[in-house]
Amino acid sequence: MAKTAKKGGGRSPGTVRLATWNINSVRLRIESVARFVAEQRPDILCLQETKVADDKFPALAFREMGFDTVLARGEKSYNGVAILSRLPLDDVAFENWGGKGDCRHLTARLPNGVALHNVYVPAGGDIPDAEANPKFGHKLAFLRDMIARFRGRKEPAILVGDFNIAPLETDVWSHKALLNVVSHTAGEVALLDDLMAAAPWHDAVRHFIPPEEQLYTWWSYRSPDWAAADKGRRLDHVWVTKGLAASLRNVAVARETRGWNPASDHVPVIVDFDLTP
DNA sequence: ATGGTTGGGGGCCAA
Repeated sequence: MAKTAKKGGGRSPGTVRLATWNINSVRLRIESVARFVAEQRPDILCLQETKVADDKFPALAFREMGFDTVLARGEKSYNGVAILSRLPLDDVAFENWGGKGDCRHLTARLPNGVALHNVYVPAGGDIPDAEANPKFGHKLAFLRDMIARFRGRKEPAILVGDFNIAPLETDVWSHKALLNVVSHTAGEVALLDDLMAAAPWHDAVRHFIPPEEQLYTWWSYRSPDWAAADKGRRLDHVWVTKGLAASLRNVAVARETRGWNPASDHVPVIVDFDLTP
């Protein structure tokens, strides 16, 4: 199955293209977003780490890109999520998973009734111990709240975002080297497995790209040559409830954006759906 | 085992 998205056109009618991207400051990278939108023509774009309060969100720039629906939930300096859509959305809301009141979740409903959840899971700091490191505790609490929220829910839904966890051995450059590194510890992966079983969810990306194949969506800024070293992790995900798996048409990871200037350390994940009834 | 870089915002903190 294709790993590169067909640019712009080339999609059959009824196909909806959804992209998710941790942009690491939407204001700094607004030109990169515009370039990505021009090249890939997503119908819905979910952003994380926008790092901007809502009254300073660059809504006009997104309207000029063709997104009539601009939904943002941000705060000064940190976190922040946004949904940009060419389709009308309703039932806009957010939830306070983890209980800190940080801006890490935004949800809205697509015209066909499917719920879309955009989430930015806490990174969790450096030490994988909830006692020694409150940021790791917050990450675990956030995940537990997500699990409780989705357990037993029947409604069709799409969950996207920066989960800050790379669950599979092939989702990291070295499983052995990262076993005690936050994002790939057994405890975090177990919680992500619980979350996946809760709805239950289905991994739209591994639906097309075999789990045996290495796949990353993030490369650290701290590598002098990210492309040559290729020490990446798959932290960004698109999940769908099981009933929507049959509507999946294609996925792509826009790895080339990691080389743009200035680059986010994350790259977009793109999923095409056939959402005709 | 450590340090490496980026972003926001004006201090270091977060990633």
